[in-house]
Amino acid sequence: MANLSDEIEKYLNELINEYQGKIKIKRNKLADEFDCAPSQINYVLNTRFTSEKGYIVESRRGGSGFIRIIKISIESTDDLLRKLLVRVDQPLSKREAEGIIDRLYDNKIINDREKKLMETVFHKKSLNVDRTLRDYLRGNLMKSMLEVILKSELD
Amino acid sequence: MANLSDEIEKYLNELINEYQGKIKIKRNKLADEFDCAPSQINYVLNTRFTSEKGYIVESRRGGSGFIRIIKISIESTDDLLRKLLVRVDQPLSKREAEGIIDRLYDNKIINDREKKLMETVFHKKSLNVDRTLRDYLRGNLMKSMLEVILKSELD
DNA sequence: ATAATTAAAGGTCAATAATAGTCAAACCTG
DNA sequence: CAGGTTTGACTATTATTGACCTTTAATTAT
Repeated sequence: MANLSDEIEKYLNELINEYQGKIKIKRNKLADEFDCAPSQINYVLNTRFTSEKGYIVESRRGGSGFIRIIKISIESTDDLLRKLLVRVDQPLSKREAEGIIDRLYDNKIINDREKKLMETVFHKKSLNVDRTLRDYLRGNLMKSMLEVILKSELD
Repeated sequence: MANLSDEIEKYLNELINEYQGKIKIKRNKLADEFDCAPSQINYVLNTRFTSEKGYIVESRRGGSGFIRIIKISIESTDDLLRKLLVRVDQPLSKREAEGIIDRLYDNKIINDREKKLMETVFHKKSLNVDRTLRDYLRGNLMKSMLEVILKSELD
C-alpha cells in the first residue's frame, strides 16, 4: 500500500534510470501530475533524495526555475567506503544511517540480508537510550561496520 | 467466558493462519473493530505475541504506519535460532555475544562476513558507554539481529 | 532606457492529519 | 489482596498542506 511520497519517489527514480542518472523537473508541474501541493515535492526530495543516499539536488528559483536531481555514480567500492568512513566519524541520525545503507545496497556492496542486519542495528528499538547518545552510538557503529566491509573488500 | 484480550488474540491468530504466518494490521482500525482503546492492541501484542511464544512484531509510526506480526512456525525454523531468540532478551556480555555468533557461524547460519559484521557491533569500541548500559544494549542488538536472521530464514 | 510592477518559479515552516507506543491509574477477577 | 486487564492521557513519528517568503524573468509605466 504505497503512499503518495513513495509513488513520487518511484516515479522520479524511474526517470533517473531512464536518463542515465540526471534529470531536470519542474516542481509545480510534477505537483500537478500527482495532484498534490508543491511542497510535497520538496518533502519527497528532502527525505528520499539525500546526499547519504548518493544524490545531489540543485535548484533555481524564479522565472526559468527548475530542480535538477543527479544520482552520484561511484568510482569504486573502495573509494565510496573510504569517503563514507570519513563522513561518519560523528553522530548519525537514523535517517542518515539508513541513507548510507541504502546507498551501499543500491551499489551492490551489501546484499539484502546484510542490509537488513545493518538497518536493525540503527533502529531506535535496538538502541533504546536517549537521543544524543543514540546518534553518537550510530556514528560509532556505522564506522565499525564500514571498516568491516572495507576490509572484506580488500580480502 | 473469554475476555477481550483473548478474543483479539484469537482473531489475530486466525488471520495469521489464513495468511500463512504473516499479517499486517492497523492498530486503530483493529481497535475500532473490537470497540476498545487502541492501547489494548498493544497490550495484546505485548502479552500474547512475544518472541517466547514464537512471534516477531514489527511496527512503524506515522503516516502509512502499520503493525506486522510474523509467526515463527516450528517446522520451518532452526531450533537453535528459536532458542537463542528466547534467551537473549536480557543483558549480554561481550563473551556471551561472541559465543552466540560463533554458534551461528559454526552451524552455518551466518557466513563469514555476517559474522564479522555482527562481531563488530558488540565490540566495546562500537558501544562506547558504561558497562551496564553496554550489556543491556548488547541484549537489544542481539535480539534484533537474530530476528532479522530468523526472518530471512523464513523467506 | 530605466524603474516599477507583475508573473513565474522554487523554498520554508508550522499546522494538521494519521499513525503507533508508553505508562500509570482504574477496574476486574480469582 | 495480588495479578491481570482495560483505558485515557500523553508522547513519538511520518506524511501532507497552506500560507508566506525569496528569487528570477517578463511586462508595463515613466
